[in-house]
Order: sequence, then C-alpha cells, then structure tokens
Amino acid sequence: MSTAPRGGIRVLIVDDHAMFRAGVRAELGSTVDVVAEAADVDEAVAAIAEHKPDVVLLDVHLPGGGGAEVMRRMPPAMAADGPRFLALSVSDAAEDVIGTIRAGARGYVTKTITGPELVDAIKRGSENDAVVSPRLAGFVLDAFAGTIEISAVDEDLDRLTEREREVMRLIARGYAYKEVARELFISIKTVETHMSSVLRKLQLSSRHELTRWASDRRLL
Amino acid sequence: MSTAPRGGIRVLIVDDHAMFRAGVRAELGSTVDVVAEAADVDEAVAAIAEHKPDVVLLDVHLPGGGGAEVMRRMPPAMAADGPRFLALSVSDAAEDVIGTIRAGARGYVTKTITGPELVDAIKRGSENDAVVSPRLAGFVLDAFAGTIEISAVDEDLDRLTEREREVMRLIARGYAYKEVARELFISIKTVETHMSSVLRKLQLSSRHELTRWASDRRLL
DNA sequence: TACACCATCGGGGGAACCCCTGATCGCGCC
DNA sequence: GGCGCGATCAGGGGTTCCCCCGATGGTGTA
Repeated sequence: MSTAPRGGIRVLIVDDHAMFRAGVRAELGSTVDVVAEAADVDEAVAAIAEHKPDVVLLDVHLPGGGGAEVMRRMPPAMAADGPRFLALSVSDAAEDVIGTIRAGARGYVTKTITGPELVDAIKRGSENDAVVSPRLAGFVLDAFAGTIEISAVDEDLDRLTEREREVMRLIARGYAYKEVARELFISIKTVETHMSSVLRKLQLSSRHELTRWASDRRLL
Repeated sequence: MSTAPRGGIRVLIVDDHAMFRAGVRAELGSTVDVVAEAADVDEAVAAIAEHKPDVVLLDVHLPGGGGAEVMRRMPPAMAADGPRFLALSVSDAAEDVIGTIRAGARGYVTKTITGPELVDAIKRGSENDAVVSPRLAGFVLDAFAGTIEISAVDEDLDRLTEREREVMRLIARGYAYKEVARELFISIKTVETHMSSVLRKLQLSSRHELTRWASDRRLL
C-alpha cells in the first residue's frame, strides 16, 4: 500500500467533457497532483499505463464502453497495486451504481459533490477505503444481499413464454427433465419441447450453457 | 416507507450483555424511542414480531446463531416494510462484515462509535440509507466485485485431489466429458473416473448439482 | 373463418452422462 | 516386500439429454 508520494496523491481525470475536467482540476487545486486527463476509454487505459496514477476519477458514461470498460481492461497484474477507481457521475441510478461498483470501483460519488468533499473522497480512495454516499450505498447492499435483481438485460428473457420461463428456471437450477415434469405436472415430452424452444430462443446449445447463462444473469 | 412516528424512531437493542444494552440506551437518551431489548436470537425474533421496531441494533456475535440468524428468520412478508437492521459489533473482521451485510443488514458500525454518531446511523438506517464505515465498506465492495473469495467453507474441496479439482472446475463450467478429456490430454474414461470420485466426495449426484455447488462457492 | 401462437403429448435415435467392475503403473510408507 | 493411494484406462449398461419428425386443442387476431 501507500504508493502515495510526499508531494500529493497522483490523480487521473477521465471525462468526455473538457469543461468538466477543467472544473475538477480547478477545484482540486494543489491539494492533489493531477498527472493527466483522458476523454474516452482508450485514452484512459493508455494514460493509466503511462502515468500510473494512485486514483482515477472516472466518468460512468463514456465514449467507447463506459467507465466500467476501463476497469475491465486493467491487466490482472494491476489488481493488487493498481490505481483505485472513483466513479464520478451525474447518474444516481441503481444500475449505474451497482454496475460500476461490480466492475471494481472503490467509490461512487455524484457530480453534485463539493471540492473539499471530492478531495476527501480521493484521499480515502487512495487508502483503499470505500467512498459511496449512504443513499447510493443502499443500492449496493441490496444487490449484494440479493434483494433486487440486476434485471435490465432481459430482452432475451422477454421472448420466452411464461411456461418456458418456468421450465428454464428449474432446468437452470439443475433439475432433471423428469423432475421438472413432476414439478409442473406435465409430461417429460412437454418439458423437452419447452427446453428446445428455450435453447433456440436464447441461442444456447445445452443445459450446461443455460445454467451459466442464468447464473450470470442471477436468475437462480 | 416513513413508518417513523412523530415521537421518534422505534428501536430494538439486541445484545447478550445487559450492561452494554444499558449503555446504548443511556447514550441514545430521548433522541429515539427504545421499545425493547433482547439478549439472544429467539428473544430478538419475538421482540421484532411484538414491537415492530423501525430499526434493530444487532450484535453480530449472539447466542443462538448470531445476528445473521435473526435476519434470516424474518418472514418474507417483512422484506419490504420490516425493520432495518444495523449491526453493532466489536469485530471489524472482513468475514463478519461481509456475512452480516449479505444477510441483509443496512449498516455495520463498530462499538467504538460515539453516541451522536450512532443516533445519526439509526436515523439514516430508518430512511433505508446504508451506514458502513469507509474502512469496512471496502470489504463489502471487494466481496461484491468478486476480488476476494468468501473462502472458508473448503473442507469438502480439500478432500479432492489436484487432478480431481481440475476436472471438477472444467465440468462445472459446462465442459462435456469429451472436451475435458481433450483439454487435459487424458481419455474420456479417466474423466469419468475422476468425476465419479468428485461427485462421491462432494456428495452430489450429477454434474448439474456440481454446477450449482461450484457457483454457490464462486469457484468458476 | 383462417391463421398464428401456445401448451400439451408421442416415437425414435444418437450422443452424453453416470455407475459398476475390473485392470496397470508409480509413489511413499512401515 | 507388502500396502494404500492416486492417476490412468477399458467394457458394459441403464439413464438422461437433445433433436428430428409428427399430432391435438385452445386462444387471440386479422
């Protein structure tokens, strides 16, 4: 830990609006050491590799895949001693917060934050503490405890009929066709028909892939 | 929401030490409405049903299963408008924090907290905000992002040989026997033998159950 | 009324899965 | 040397999975 040099915490600002970057830079003043700026995902990845900042202020909505994409592109070697990511977004939507935290951000603050608060957040981030406003942290806790589904990515799921969804859920949980049939009071052959439709509609080829698909989507 | 009456937030204190409960009650004073106390899991569950508090201050280490057990015993009907749980513990260990949050707590503070801070935490909790100290929140975020495994429950896993673990991992990911054989440069029959051992040792009966077992344990 | 869609069920077949009983070889241990 | 254990492989067999073909009846819609 404690890669922070005497002079100040090395910070990279990633945002697609130059005006906003300038604003942040001005607010931070000399309390931290802004080593670079980046306007999209590619620039951000390159800047991190070149300047090795302690903390990256990361806009969530970004050309080239969004802030989460930047974190996903970090080489595994950087996992331990790489930069800490602090999401800085206008959005306070649960999906954005959860997605960003899941991608590896150490914190998430909205752009309504004041200068001193941001400095404090950066400081905490550099010490590997988490900085999430209580209101937004509630979303993360709910997601973590499994209270809410991440939902949203359900376009494929919508194409399934009600019955197909029931069968799909049981199959994904590891039920055998026979067990599904007994559970739903239908014949094995009907289960096979539904499964056939499910696999075709979801463009999968086996129940094993379905299991992974469902577990990725947290439908279990 | 907003079940809080004018008079104050209704609070239940759960801790096995009477002395500590008295201390908390004294610190809170008249800022909130302490409706009851409980010393173990059973008492806590009963007190919640009877007094319907807004916030439950919950000790993590508790006779009868621990604070997480109390939350697990809540009837599903209470999920939406039931009490908010705020863990109050001497422990700042990652396992305790993660386990408690996963069980459904809205917050986690250590017993070093001051009276006014606790009042503030209770207030935030009653508004469904999350209250976790930045240092501890880091643990939760790590766990959420999958950086650390919850580990610990590996007694079963230890009984597998090295080769069996390799086979298990691939099978759990959805590989067919044939694919596993090709991947490890062994015969299908050998894969079958290993799988047979794996299922026997883990007391499972099919690859589907294995998939679930592994995904529950985050071994994928 | 005709058509599309859904849920239900069947036969048949090839591949995959899982278990059983074997076997050989190498390694470490008493 | 004997003994246990892990890794490798084989034959055989019953079950399950997944797909192909087909069918019936109900519902909502153009």
